[in-house]
Amino acid sequence: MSAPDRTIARVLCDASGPDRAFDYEVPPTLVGTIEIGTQVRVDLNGRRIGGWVVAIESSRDSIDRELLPIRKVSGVGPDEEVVEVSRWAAHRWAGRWSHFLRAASPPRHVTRVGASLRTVMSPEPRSPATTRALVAGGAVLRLPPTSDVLPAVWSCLQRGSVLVLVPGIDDAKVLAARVRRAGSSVALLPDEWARSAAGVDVVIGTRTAIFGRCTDLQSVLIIDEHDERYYSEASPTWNARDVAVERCRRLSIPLVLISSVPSPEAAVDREIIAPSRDREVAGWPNIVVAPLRDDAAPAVGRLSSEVIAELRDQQRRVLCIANTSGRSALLSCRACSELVRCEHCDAIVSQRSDAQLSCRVCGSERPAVCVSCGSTALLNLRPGVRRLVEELAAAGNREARVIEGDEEPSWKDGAVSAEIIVGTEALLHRIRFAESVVFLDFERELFAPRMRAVQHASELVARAARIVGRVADGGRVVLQVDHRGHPLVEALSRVDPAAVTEHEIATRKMLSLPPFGSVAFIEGHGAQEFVAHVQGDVMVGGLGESVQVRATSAELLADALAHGVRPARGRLRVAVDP
DNA sequence: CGGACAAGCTGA
DNA sequence: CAGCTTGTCCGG
Repeated sequence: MSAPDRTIARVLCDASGPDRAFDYEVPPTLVGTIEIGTQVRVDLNGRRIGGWVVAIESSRDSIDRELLPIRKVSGVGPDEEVVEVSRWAAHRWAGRWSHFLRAASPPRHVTRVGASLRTVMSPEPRSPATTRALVAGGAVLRLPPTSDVLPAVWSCLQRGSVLVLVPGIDDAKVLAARVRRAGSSVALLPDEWARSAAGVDVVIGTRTAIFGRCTDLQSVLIIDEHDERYYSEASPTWNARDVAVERCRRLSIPLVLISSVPSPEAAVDREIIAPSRDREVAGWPNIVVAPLRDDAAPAVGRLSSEVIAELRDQQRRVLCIANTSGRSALLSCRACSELVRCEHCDAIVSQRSDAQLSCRVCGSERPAVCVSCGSTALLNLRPGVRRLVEELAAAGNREARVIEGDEEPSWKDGAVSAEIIVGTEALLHRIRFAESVVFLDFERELFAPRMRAVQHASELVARAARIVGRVADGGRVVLQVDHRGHPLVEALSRVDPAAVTEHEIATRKMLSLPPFGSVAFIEGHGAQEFVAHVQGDVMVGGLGESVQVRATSAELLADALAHGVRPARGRLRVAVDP
């Protein structure tokens, strides 16, 4: 004789609970509605919390142990495939499983998944290179920045449902509208999560969409694979490319990566399909190197002759990118306009972090508060940019404007002569068209103290290329540098993205950085305590509240970090391959 | 994560 | 030793 069947669900608590799974009894009324990934509410330790079903088992022994019942089904969640990918991601980046399950869940509860919306149509024209990449089981497509990506989408669609990632939400909306207009069914994530789960031709979204639930997925396409926006900097750090690689591996479906300048992560151990030399060059603008200190003709001031020529061409709208990253050297109080100076030595202080002012002369630090009126609203004067605008206007003999902060950038309509606009690199996201983009200090981009500086610099050039258009249409990007001869600058100027990638691969290899190694930055109060428990084939460095752990692969690093012990309270930030 | 409880500190 | 803070453990 057998005891009545009962169903037990293992439930992972959401972020308001511990990152652990507990067993619950599935009430008979809910047996049909609960599957892996279902979002439920349960009682834990006297309070009701949300969670995801991560495992289900049927058991015949009813006397085993007394379990609390699942109280409520709140909605449909990720399917088993995505649940497992999120578990993998939590291990890979030493984060909470619930963090990634939340990313994989709909923004609002979904009660049911409808019928598939797939069509059989795959519009023309298609991309032969993409088809080749799909047949090969995945590849990198090196396409110049002005290329249209829609043919690649149609090629993928021939295989079946495709998940397309783009860097920005605006890109996603534009692409979704174009795909929809062509007659294919689309789900734009995260808002159309339920459509995506039901099954559509094309699922489109930004990095988080890689955790989207897709029915019968047949390929993943990542547009502008090199873009930094695929990296999530918030802890836990993660990036959509690595998740896509893992997801495609598990599903045995091809991953197609499109980039004008492929990243080392994409290029290493992967076939690169590139257009002919002529077609590639034609798809870029003219890229001009403008050295300030050329041996032949030492430049005066901060503008090279090439830049001055660009500014003087009254037919061209010129977008000048000034590198003002880092904090201002000069601050004033927004309330009383007093310059912010050091209390001890009267020197001008700079802002090291949001809350602290530091004096470079005497080394003293104090909170970011105006001494004369107590206001905390400090204004960046950036005298460099102010003076720079005047210089650019004078050199170009026409109006120049700075666009900062959240000001909506636009060229003045009906101006007699097109303007010069000056701003930070953020403008490259917000200005759509110009005839020229000038990087006033391109070396500062290349040598920036960040892990992917070169990647970032070439990404900026590619973005500028999209603004100015092809060389045949007169598009021009000017890279002003101190000295000629940097291999990356030269490679970009002769439109040789392969050389940029190769150079970056060599650097990463030398430094054992991804994809040739993996590094975790552990910061905060319990950093030492955390790494004391780390075990495995890793190297630990650093002291105090800032420690690095390195390994020869992401897997080894993740396995080692899994032994780390987090403090019960207090802040500990673990950033893996940020 | 947050509640329960134990151990430690302080002042009368 | 009451009254409080701080730390550790644990939940199904």
